[in-house]
Amino acid sequence: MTTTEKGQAKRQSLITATIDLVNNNGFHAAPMSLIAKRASVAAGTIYRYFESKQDLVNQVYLEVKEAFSTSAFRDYTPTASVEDDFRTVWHNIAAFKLRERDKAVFLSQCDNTPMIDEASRQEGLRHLRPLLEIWERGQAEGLIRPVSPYQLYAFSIYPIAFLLHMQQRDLYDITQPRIDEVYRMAWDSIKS
Amino acid sequence: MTTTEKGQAKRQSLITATIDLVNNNGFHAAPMSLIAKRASVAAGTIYRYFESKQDLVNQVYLEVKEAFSTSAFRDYTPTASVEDDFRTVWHNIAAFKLRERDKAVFLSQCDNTPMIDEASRQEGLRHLRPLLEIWERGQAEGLIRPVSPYQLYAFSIYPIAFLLHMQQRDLYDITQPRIDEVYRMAWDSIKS
DNA sequence: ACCATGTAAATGAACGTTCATTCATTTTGT
DNA sequence: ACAAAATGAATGAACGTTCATTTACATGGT
Repeated sequence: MTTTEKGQAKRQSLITATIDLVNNNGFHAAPMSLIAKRASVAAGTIYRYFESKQDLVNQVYLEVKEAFSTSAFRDYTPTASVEDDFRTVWHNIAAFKLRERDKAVFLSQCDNTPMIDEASRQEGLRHLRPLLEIWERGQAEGLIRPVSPYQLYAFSIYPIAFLLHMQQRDLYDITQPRIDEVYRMAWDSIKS
Repeated sequence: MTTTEKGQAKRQSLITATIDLVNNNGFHAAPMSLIAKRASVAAGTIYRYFESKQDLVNQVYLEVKEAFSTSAFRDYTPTASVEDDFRTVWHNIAAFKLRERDKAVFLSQCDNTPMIDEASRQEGLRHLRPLLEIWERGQAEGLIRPVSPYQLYAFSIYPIAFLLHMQQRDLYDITQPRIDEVYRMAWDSIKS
């Protein structure tokens, strides 16, 4: 194992530690000292990999967002059917949120705090492009309601975050048959 | 003006200041010293009205949540039509979120961070009872999908918070004709 | 194979700052 | 003249960050 590889391992370790701590107690309960301890490095070592806490958080955000959109559009190539395309991507997104719960929870924490600077947030949004294209196509064909993409997102994707949040608090459980049910609600809200 | 009334005015002033500061920069950028300054009182005075910062935030949360549910169910008495009842309550909720944007933004901040303790959160949930009853009635009549109330909430109410958030960031604008459009999406997602 | 030497990585105590909270004192209202 | 309310400087804890020092590793000469 080379020095560089060790460095990457340590970097990943710090990222994982940050996600864990932020998820369990929020940003204000994730001091650098604890992040360091959980990643089994000294406090000062963090600054060899990240310029500052702000930089650390931004990089974690971008890395997780990237993992998300990679999952969302895995194996996806546009077909003739807008509905099929949307179903594929929607299920990919849902599967990611269930499989990588930690990452999904972290992302939804980020969407509601000013901890992430606007630049990183814009960067993160860029990843959703293919989904917007599906919707545009659907609207051109008269299959999708002719409304703002923000409305389409609010009703077809955003609700998943709420259900995940309730699951996190043991108030609700997303079982497999329910997923199809949830999908139907998502589709019915955006179809024409 | 009695001493007590002055005290209440100061209390309200502190609550407003807390909402403003938390909304603009997040919880971590709302130190007691600034809250005091914005409310035009000395730092130590806060502790005549609130036991601690945690207590202050919890009380703000409960007060705002109360204002929310009072608005949501204002003038509401169950009629024969589940759909009418839901429409009334839904529009009340939407109107509150537009009219009292500060309070609504504060609530959605609270729902996604651990700055509110679980006890206050449970207390806040209790207020939604009447909405759950509308849904139960609708399900009994076969008008509403027979799914978990969390799913109904996720698709019919939660999306409003997302749109509000986008509006807050000047990415989307909720105009009056759009509200009806949004309502239709909400209803179509939960109706049988 | 061994060590000497140079460089990069890692350490953790120390620093300066900020914060919530306290309390001796002053101001206000009755 | 008394009590309640308000003040804001002082306090100590916690935080992000720095840096003098130590440790680990790679390289090249013997």
